[in-house]
Amino acid sequence: MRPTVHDIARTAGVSLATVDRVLNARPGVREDTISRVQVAIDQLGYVRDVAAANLARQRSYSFAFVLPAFHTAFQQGLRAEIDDVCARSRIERIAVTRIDVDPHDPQSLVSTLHRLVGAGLDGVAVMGPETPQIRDAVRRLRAAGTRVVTLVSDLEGSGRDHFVGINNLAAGRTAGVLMGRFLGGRAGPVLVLAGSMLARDHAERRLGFDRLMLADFPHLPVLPTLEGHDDPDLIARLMPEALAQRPGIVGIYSIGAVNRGLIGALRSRASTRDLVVIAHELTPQSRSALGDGTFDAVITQDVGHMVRSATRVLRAFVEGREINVAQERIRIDIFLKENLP
Amino acid sequence: MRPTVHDIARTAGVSLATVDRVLNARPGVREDTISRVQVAIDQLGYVRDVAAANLARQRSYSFAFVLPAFHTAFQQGLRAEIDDVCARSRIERIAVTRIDVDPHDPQSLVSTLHRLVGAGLDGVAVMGPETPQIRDAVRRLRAAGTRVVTLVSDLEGSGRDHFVGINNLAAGRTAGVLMGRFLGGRAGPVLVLAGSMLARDHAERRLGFDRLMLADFPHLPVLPTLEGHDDPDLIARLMPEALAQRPGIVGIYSIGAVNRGLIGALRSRASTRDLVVIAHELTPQSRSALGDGTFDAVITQDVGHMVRSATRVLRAFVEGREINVAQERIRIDIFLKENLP
DNA sequence: ATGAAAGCGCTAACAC
DNA sequence: GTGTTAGCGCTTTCAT
Repeated sequence: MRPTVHDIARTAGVSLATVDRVLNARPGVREDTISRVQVAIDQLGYVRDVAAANLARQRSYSFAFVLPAFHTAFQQGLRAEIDDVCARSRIERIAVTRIDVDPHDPQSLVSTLHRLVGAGLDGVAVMGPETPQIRDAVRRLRAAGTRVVTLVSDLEGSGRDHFVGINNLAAGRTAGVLMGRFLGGRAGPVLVLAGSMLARDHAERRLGFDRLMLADFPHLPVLPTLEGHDDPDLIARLMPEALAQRPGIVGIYSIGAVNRGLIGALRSRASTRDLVVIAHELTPQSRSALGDGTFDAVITQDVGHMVRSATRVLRAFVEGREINVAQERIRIDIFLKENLP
Repeated sequence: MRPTVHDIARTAGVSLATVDRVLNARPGVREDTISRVQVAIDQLGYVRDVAAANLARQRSYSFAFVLPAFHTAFQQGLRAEIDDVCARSRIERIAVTRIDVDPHDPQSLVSTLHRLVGAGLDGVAVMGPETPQIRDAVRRLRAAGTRVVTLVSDLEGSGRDHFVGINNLAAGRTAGVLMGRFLGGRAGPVLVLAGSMLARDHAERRLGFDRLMLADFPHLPVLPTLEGHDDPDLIARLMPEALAQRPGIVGIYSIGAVNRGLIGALRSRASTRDLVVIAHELTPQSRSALGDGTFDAVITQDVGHMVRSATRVLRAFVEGREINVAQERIRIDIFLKENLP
């Protein structure tokens, strides 16, 4: 039988309340009493029953996910996973909510975060561009005692407790090495496409990609980025244009958020097979593009894992527990048609 | 505030005991009382607090992981993760234990499973070769009311509740496509290396690899498998021999369990760079081989994820809950030097 | 067939 | 400083 607080109280010759004070490091206990209790704890090999503790505590945590409501497939997937956690969290005595902000108005995120200060939230997961205003808003939230994790894109200098996402520099390098190796010995320029939504993560991917290509595949010069500004139609127009202008293009790297337009443009071409295409984020669209050979590889981060991880991490921080680093590490997933989940 | 059993009792005009009887489908309640309680439950949107229930029930689940004690790095990693879960599980009112069996005596696993029948275990995660004896032992365990999940390698026809692992046919195909594409246009035979420990998963990988190579890369004939029989030294001797015999070899596919010997042999060669090497399982050894270019890619399954998933799934089955399919799906991870976690 | 009451392991007022 | 006591939400005797 596992030892309980009663056992400790008995062996230490104190009351339940004192045991509780020692266990929770609450003040108002004499030094030698503390050590007496501590001895009993160690001797009996006591481990607290978290379920019972939470039950008695009547504590229910409240967390919020704050993120821009972009209409990309990636964001939709993210929102779906958040909603899933919201639903499941009800039975775990934690209340998770999703707060969407205007994606085209950075001020919207800032004012939302300001509103959240002192709103009694235990934790917030935030995703947003790296502006000084947002950074400061996170600082304030954090200073008010709310634990904060950043999602997908980190906010340096914001004092956030944890970042849930991938190393985008490494993700860009991964795209680069796949591009180079899949092209075999072929030479020619590589086209880079991007949305523009999240400055930091996209910029880092681009940087990682460029550096690796320059160092390892100098015969594959990387062209300046074509910006899609979250507009699938724009990319669908720009891409064929760019391809026509530079007929030697051998590969396309899509940094993110413009897959729909890209896929449309690629499929309407006569021959796709001669172009190596590497894209980001696994969505219904990119999955189908992998399936029919329009894409050669997709680099992605598991949104379900990220959302669950963010919730677990927030909870661990609130409860003052250690996190399981290995479990919370978000992998840079590579998907080919063959290993699609 | 979430509704509790008290709320149901009040709205249905019955006592706590009756509510409990209805909730747990216990006999001794009149039909119309049942429906009255049911109405209250639905109306209030009641969801039972499993933690409180388990506390009152004094119930603690006991699970066991049963697996052969091979000395490979993969198995060591698996054991380490199981021990980690064992340690953490103590505070979650579930007792997880690890039972090692003799890897070279299939009978050892069988007799262990037989011993476990009626031992009061709630769930067992088992990893082992696909023999009729083991299949039947699992059947008996399952028939005795113990929930069973298979780990890494499935046992078809055993009636297990769930399989925690990857589709090894797809894993082999993934290895094949990486091999073919990384080799660019180069032609020549490909060497296949394997241990022999787990018939089923290794055989499936081999099959997937062969089929894909034959269909998509006919200029890369696949040589018969070189069996290492879990002996690194044997592979270290056999491999250079095979390479000398067929000087045109352009790639090596290591199906599993022989990485140590393979790495040793490769590193002692004059030039490694002209050979594309794809291996399985991320271990300290294979990680370092990726780092220095000895390996080009490693295909793996996250052992930490698998062990945690097995525990979650067993628990869900015991509690009669649904599992989150997406969360429990084990991915076929591809790691290059660039996206190493 | 139904209900009253005690208690699971822990916490938190409040009393001394 | 320390102890008493009444719960948290649910289960489980034991009466009725």
